[in-house]
Amino acid sequence: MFTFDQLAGFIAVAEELHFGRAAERLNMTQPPLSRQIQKLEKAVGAELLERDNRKVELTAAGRAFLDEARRLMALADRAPITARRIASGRSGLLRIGFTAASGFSILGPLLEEIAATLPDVDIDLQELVTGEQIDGLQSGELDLGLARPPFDNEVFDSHLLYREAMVLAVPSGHALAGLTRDITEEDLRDEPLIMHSSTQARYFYDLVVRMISIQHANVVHTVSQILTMVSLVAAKRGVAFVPHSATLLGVHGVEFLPLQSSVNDPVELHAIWNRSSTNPALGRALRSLEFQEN
Amino acid sequence: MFTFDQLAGFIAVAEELHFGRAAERLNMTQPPLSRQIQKLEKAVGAELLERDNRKVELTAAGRAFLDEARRLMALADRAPITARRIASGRSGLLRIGFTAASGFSILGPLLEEIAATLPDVDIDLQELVTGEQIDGLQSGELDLGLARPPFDNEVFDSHLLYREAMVLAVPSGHALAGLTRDITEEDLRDEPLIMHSSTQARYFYDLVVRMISIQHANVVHTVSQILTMVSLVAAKRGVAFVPHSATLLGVHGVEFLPLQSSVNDPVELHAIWNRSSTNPALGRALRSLEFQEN
DNA sequence: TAAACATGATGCCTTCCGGGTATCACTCGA
DNA sequence: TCGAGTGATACCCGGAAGGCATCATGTTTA
Repeated sequence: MFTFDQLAGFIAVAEELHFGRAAERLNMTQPPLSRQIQKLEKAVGAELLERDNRKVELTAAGRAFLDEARRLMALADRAPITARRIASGRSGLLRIGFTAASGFSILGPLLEEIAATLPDVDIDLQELVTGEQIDGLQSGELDLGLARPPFDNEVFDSHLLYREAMVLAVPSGHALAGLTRDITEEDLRDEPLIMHSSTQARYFYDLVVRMISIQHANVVHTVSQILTMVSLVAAKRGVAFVPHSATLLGVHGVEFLPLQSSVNDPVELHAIWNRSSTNPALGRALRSLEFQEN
Repeated sequence: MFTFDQLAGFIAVAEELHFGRAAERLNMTQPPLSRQIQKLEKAVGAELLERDNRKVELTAAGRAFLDEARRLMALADRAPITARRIASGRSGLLRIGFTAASGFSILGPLLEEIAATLPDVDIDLQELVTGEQIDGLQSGELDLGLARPPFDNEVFDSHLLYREAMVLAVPSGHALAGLTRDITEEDLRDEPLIMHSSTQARYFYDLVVRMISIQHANVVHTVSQILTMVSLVAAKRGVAFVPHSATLLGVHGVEFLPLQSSVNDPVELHAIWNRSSTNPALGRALRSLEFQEN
């Protein structure tokens, strides 16, 4: 078994890609750090870093292990805080996951409501994509998620927060921005397209594919975060389908155009939580937000 | 910061509610276990176990911390397994670039083979012209390309997938379609020609120029994608040289005629990959596809 | 083209942490 | 009141981890 020190060492080296600098950051010298990493690799049973005498690089396994290591460290950091809160009597802790897009819209008012009605409940926030939220809710690392379908209704209870339309994000001054009518499939025939990842952002991917028949040849980037998409649009890399709440982002150099779409407001955002959660703070919050009766 | 041993110790004591039995389970003696728990409580900053000289009980904070401790141990157990799977290439990510033409022919069977032998490898597909694939392979954004020569054999290793003939695409009902013999250079003297871009589709451009002396005055369009060519032919804009696999496209209003050509099946499609790739999933896939020996 | 430089690995020494044994302190039941 | 049971403490020892010096190797520079 490895140690937390080894994990911290690995994370530092993976971030610096340089043993000397990583060691400095950890307030130690380079040699023990080298040995720490060697031991970690032996404990893990896989090479995590590819190093020749000039540069350090992560292997595929290293990249995956880095994610796990960060999660472990984050969990280890938070665990004592939770325990201390409970020991001191401030037992209310609500760990909320939210998607980037929901951060611009519903998250603020929701937190305000919780703070107003349940002032003694501490809130821990994490920005996560839907899939990560579902993992977190299932494993008990999260209490409440602001996420998109689909999710297992056997395991999770949910409350529809809002529906919104998809819009087309285009660079300012783009030819399509001059149109006074809604954008049609026809208009996009030759537009370079920034598309959602079919794995990481499955919900949006399916939604767009259902809405419009995509010219896959036009797809110039595949990304998983709305903010990344909007940034790429601002950089004139192409156009992108984004939920209406992305207009609240305030990124310069982007305009949002309405789409001709058969379904009205097809993008859903739900609050979801694990039916088997035992966190009393969650129950109180759900009742206070009127997501759940009594 | 606490250690994994302390967590394991705490979990054992919390489950046994008895230091002696917990120590036995951990193959150690009771005194160091006591100290482990003390240190853990100090690191956490809260009392986790209530012990008088007769019995041991979990505190409220201890119950919460027990959840977190179990989660940490589970994550720590799983992380190396994930990493090893990726290192062995049994799971991971394979990013494949393919040209439009290869999408109609070899891509399907190839993906099927990978899916069958490496079910846990995720596949990311991007349709790209040869030049873009080469850039992607070089920069590490792609693992495998389905592309056409030429490419640098120092940097890339490759496997010839197939050779095929060039054929002439003409609009249905075109005068040449009545001929029962192969098309010759002579027949094309006065035909409007849809030609490959000499930069974007260099491979086809060179191939056609080598095969037939082009009347440049006849070139009505210069395009880089086979699909575009066939569409333009269907729109009666002219005739075009396309690889035989374009017949699989199923575009209406186009016929394909054999060419009298000195070279048999001159169009090559190769699988190419970066020799210095470290992605284990790539090696695994190459062996499974028999592009590379064990 | 050789010398200086950069960078990760190794060898060796020392310190300190963690585990073991022996024992203490306290409680409870006979 | 004494013995049994249980967790805590005292003390010792071995090994792990860190530091310093140095090596091996590849790159840059003069």
